[in-house]
This record gives sequence, C-alpha cells and structure tokens, in this order.
Amino acid sequence: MKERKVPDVVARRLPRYYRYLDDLLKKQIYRISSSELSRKMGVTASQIRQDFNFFGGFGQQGYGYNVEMLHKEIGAILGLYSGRKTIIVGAGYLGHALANHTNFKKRGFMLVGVFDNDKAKVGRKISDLTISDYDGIADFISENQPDIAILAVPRTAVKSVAENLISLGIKAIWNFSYTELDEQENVVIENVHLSDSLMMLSYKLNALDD
Amino acid sequence: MKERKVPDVVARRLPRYYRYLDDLLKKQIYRISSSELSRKMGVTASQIRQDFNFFGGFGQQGYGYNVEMLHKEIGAILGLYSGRKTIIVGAGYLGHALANHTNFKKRGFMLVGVFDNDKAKVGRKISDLTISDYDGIADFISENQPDIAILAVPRTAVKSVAENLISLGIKAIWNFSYTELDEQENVVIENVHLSDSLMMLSYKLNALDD
DNA sequence: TAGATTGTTAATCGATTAACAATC
DNA sequence: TAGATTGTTAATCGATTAACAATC
Repeated sequence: MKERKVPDVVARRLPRYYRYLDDLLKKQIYRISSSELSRKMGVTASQIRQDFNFFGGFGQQGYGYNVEMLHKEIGAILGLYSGRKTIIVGAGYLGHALANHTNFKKRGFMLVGVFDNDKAKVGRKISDLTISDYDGIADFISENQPDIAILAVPRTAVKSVAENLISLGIKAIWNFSYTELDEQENVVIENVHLSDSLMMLSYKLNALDD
Repeated sequence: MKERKVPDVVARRLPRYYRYLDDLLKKQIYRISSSELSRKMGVTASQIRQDFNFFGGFGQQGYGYNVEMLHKEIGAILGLYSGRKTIIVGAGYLGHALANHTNFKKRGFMLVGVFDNDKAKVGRKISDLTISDYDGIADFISENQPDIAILAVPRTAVKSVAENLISLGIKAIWNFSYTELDEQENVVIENVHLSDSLMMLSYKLNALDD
C-alpha cells in the first residue's frame, strides 16, 4: 500500500497488463501467479510484482493473483468504465475508423457526438450517430459536457480546434494529427504519432540486414 | 564513432528528433545547438548529445549541428527514403485513412498495393491505387517483392493473414489489430495499440482530479 | 502444517545528467 | 586568438532484478 508517485514507465505498462488480463478472462483463467504471467508477457515476475505494488497489494501469498479482481483494479486505476463522454471531431476515414473501433465501447467510453465542418457530411450516419455540424459544437458541449475529444482533423486545423475545444471545457484531447499539441494546465493531451511507429518499423527493418 | 549497441530507449527517440528537424527545416533554420534544441523539445542538451553520439559525431565544436545534415543522417538511420515497397491489407476505414496518410509518401515509403477480400470493394479506388482481391496477393508479392505490409484487417483474420504474408516473403508487418503478433525470426513486427493510448489518456484524466 | 508465492528490501544494472577537456 | 559548443568521461539517479522473510 505505497503512496510513492507512480513512475511514468510503470503507468505506461498498465494498458498492456490490462489487455493480458482481458485475455486470461476470455480464456476463463481466474487465477495466475506473477511467474506464469511473466512467461506469457515476456517480462520478469519481479517487475510484475513491483509494478502492482505501486498501487497496493493485489495478490495473496501462496496463491497468486485473482484475475478478475486484478482486472477490475487496473481498470479502475486506468479510469475505465466511468462512462466518460467522448466526441470525435473530424469525420474523415480516420474519424470513421475510430468511431467503429469496438474496444472503445468495451472500455467504457461513451461516444456521444461526431462533428465535421463539411456540410456535405453533416447528417450522415457514422456508427449509430449522426454527424453534426462543427458550427454547433459550442452548444453541444455546454449541454452535454463531454470530457474527451478525439481530434481527427487536418493538421492545419488542429491548433485552432484544440484551443476552441479547451475553451469550451473539454478536459482531454486524443490528437491524431501530425502537429503536436503542447501540454497545458488541467488539460490532458495525448498525441498519437502514427508515423513515429512506422519509422521505428523502418529502423528495425534496416537493422535486420546488419 | 561508437560501436556500442544502440539502446532501445535511444532508438525510440529518433523519430521525434526527426520530426523536430523537419520542423526546423520548414522554418528555414539550418543550424542549431544541442541547448537550443533541448529547449524546444523539453529534454536535456546532454541527452541529445549522448543520443547523437551513439551514431557518430554529427556536430562541430563551437558551432553546433547542421540541421540539413543531421536530418539526413537520422533519416538514413531510420531507413527512410529507401523506397520500401508497401502494401495495405484491409480496405476498411482504417485502411483508407492509412493510405491517405500524407506523411507516408513524404517519408519515402512507396504504397504499391491495397488488398481486401470483400469482392464489393475490389476495383474501387483508394488514394491513386485500385483495391485488389486478396486472393491474388501471392502472385502480386512474388512479382513485386514488397517489404512492408500494413495490416488493417479484423482481429479474427490477423493471425492467418500475417502467417500467409510472412510465408510469401513480407519482411515487416505494421499491425493495427487488437491481436498482438509475436516477434519472429527475421521478420519485423510493429504492433500499434490505439486502445493503449486511449487508456493512458484516461489514466491521466483520472489523475488530474487527485 | 508444508508448500507456494507474494510483498518488500537490497543489489545490480542501465540511463540520464553534469562537468569539462578537446577543438572548431 | 577567444568564444562557443561539441564529444566524452565521470557522477548521479532511477529502474530492474534478485533474494528472502512474511504469510496465506
């Protein structure tokens, strides 16, 4: 039951633990030891125990970990299943892909709106929602109070859209544009750089021949 | 001019350096010191110099770094601009989004084919390519010898498609499905877990209120 | 109880930062 | 040359691993 600040490196491992626990539940495995899990995940049992103990003792000596309980605890730490209202801004291919991302609902996020400034798109269906005009987003936000905005807009629009959303009360931005948004007081920014990932793949591919 | 093995943590910083150098060139800045760059990027100058020196001395005492040269060197380390032939498997929204990803071409990857097993999609245009039938992929690969495959297929199909592609000679897989592909001898796998990123955002949002 | 496995402390390893001599 | 800034070594810091006592 530690109160030390959680190192970033530990926090960033949580989603992966969560996925593996998901998997175990799907396979109806309800109990696991740190050493079994370490074999599955390719990390050390020591690291697993250290990591979990940043958040308190989830295990039991002589027994191991209860998968359901651990899954629930880590889900809670990650803030899942709290029904965060989420909107998507930008209904291009990426916006569509993200709207249809099934894990989304499964993780307890509530998609409540999709917006685009292209009048031709407004009114069309995306997943089970209707695309709304970006012009009306201020009213929508003040009425529905969503927390999270997913930005799938062209890079030229990102900065101004982000500023607008933040001024309207959005608390977290998941940004898929190449343009990196800077950290801000009281707003969570998560920049996804798909091209970084592709460059790493390329790097590893290059290294393969050495 | 070191020959030490490059730590993973250093390699994973390269794409970010590359992006910042891109930016500098766009702003017509052709010379920069480690301390200026450190201010821009929010890292220490020491780290920047250490990182670059894993790959050899790119700078000049008393002067700093030549941005164009550094950009080119890091690009080469990342294996960019080598015209790697790339195919996309799965022409859903995500496949479309990735095909239209402009950075893609800009980084020197050549998109040479898009495949889907849905006959209704075959023949349609995506970016400047025509969607081909997945049934013909073996012939295509043996003829064109692409290196990289981007997998944007449903999770149920990932494992079998990946195995098939590898057996046909694909050297690298950029996998967007939830199902994680395991490392393999002589094949580069890069798993993109979008939901991990969303979970981290959620975690940080949760932590905001503490 | 005996066996198993955690929680936690201590040891090791590696990464980051600081400092400065080399040199453009 | 004098000033600036790198490349690199040494010091510090933090993360990972090992070990084991606590305990279910």
